[in-house]
Amino acid sequence: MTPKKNDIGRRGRGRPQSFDRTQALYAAMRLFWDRGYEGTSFDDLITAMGISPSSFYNAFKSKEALYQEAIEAYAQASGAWFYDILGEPADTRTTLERLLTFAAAEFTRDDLPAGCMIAVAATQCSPSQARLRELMATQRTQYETAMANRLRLGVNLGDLPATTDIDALAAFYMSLIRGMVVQARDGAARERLLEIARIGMQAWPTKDGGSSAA
Amino acid sequence: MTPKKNDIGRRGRGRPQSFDRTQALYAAMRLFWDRGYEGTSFDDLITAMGISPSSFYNAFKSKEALYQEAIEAYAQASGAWFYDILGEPADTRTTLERLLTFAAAEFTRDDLPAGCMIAVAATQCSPSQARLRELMATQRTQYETAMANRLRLGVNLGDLPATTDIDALAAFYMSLIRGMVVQARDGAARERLLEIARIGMQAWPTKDGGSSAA
DNA sequence: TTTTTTTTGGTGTCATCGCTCCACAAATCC
DNA sequence: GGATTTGTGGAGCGATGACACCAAAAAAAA
Repeated sequence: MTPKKNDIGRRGRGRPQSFDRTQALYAAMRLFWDRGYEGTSFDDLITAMGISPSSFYNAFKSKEALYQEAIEAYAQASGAWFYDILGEPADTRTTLERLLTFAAAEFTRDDLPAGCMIAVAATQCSPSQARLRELMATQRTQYETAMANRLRLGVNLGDLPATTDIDALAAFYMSLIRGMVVQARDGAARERLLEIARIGMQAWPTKDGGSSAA
Repeated sequence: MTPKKNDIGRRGRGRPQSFDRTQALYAAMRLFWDRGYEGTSFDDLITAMGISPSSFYNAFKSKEALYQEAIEAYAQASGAWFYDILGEPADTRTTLERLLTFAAAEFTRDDLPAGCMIAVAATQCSPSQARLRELMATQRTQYETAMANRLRLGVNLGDLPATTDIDALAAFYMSLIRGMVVQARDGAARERLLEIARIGMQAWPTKDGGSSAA
C-alpha cells in the first residue's frame, strides 16, 4: 500500500501522478476479469482504481485501451504459469498433466476472480464490439498454438506417436481447460476441477493411437 | 412470411396481434444466442422482431422476461437433441459418443448462430445481472445433472465400472462440450469439433478404471 | 351500429455510459 | 520566486438503453 513511484519513472517536469499506475491497472484487471469488458462500467473502473475521470483518460486513454493493457498485465501476472509450464523440461505427458493440475488450482484461487480472464471472454457480445471479440479469439488461438507447439515437440522427442494429430489434441485440451473455466465461474470446487483434469489425462494418446477399451 | 395465427389462439375479444409471437420470439432467441443478454439492445430486438416498443412491452413484458422465454424456446427447439440422445436406448458409451458427435454438428450449423446459447452465457457480467448469471448457472447445472443421471444408469446397467465417479465424469464431458462451444464461436470447423469429440471418447473409463497407457 | 377490449405507432423520459473540458493544483526548471 | 509543464477534481455532454405513456385503430361482443 506504500505509494510507490511509477514504474516507468518520472517523465520530466510537471506535477507527478498521485496514484500508482500499476496498482490501478491491476484493480482494473480484476474488474474486467470478473465482469468482462461490457459488464464493467467506466464508473466501476474509476471507483475501483481510485482515480477521477480525467486522471483515467490522461493515464489510460480509453476503456478499450485499458482493457488491452489489462489483458497484457493478466498474461504476465496470472497467465504466465501456462507458458512457464510449457517450457519446463519435463516429458510431454507430465507437462500436460501439470498444466491441467495447475489450471485447476489457478482457476479456484480465493485471492483472485474465479476462472480465466481470456478463456471465455467476449464469446457473446454486441456487433459494435467485433474488434474486441476478434482480439480475444486471437488471444485464445495464441495459447492453443503454444500448446500445439509443445505437443509437436513431444512428437519429435518420441513422447507422442508420430501419427498424433497435434492440432486436434491441442484443441481438445484447450477445450477442456475452457470448460473448466466455466465450471470454476459457476462455483465448482478445486477438487472437482482436479477430477476433470485427471479424467482428461485418460485421453492421452497411446502408442497404438487407439482407444483405451479392453 | 405468411402471417400465421398466434399459436395459443385468440384470447378473446379485441384487436388481434399483427405479428406472429412465436416467430418474434425465435428472432429474439437468435439475437440473444449470438450476442448474449447484455450485448443485445432493446432496439436490436424490436428491429429484428419487427415490432414496436409498445407491442414488445405488451407481448413480452420486459427484456429479461423475453430472455427467459428465449431460453425455454432454445431448450425446446435447439437444445432438445441433448435430452433426446440421453433418452435413447443405446449403451452408455454409444450414447456419450453420439452426444459429442451431435454437439459438434449442432454447434456448427450454418443456419443458426455458432455454439450454444447457454453453455458460456453470463459467465462474465455486471453485478446488476447477478440474477441472470445464477439463472444460466442453474441451466448448466441441469444439463450436467441430466448427463450424470444417464451415466449413473450406465453404472447400473453395467456399462460403466461401479467405481466410476459419476459426477466427475459428467463434469468432464460437460466441460469438454462447453470448450467445444468456445471453439465453435471462435470459428472452428465442424471437423475440428469432431476430432475433439473423438479424443474425448478416449477418456471413457475402462473396466479397471485405470489409464489407457500400455 | 355501438360498445368494449385489446393492440399499435410514435413520442417522451429517466438513467447510465463513456468520455471531455476547464479551472486549478503541484511539481520541476531557470 | 516566477515560468512552465503536467496531473487532478468536478461538472457537464451527446449518445444509447430500456422502457412508459397515450391516442388512434382494429377486432369481437352486444
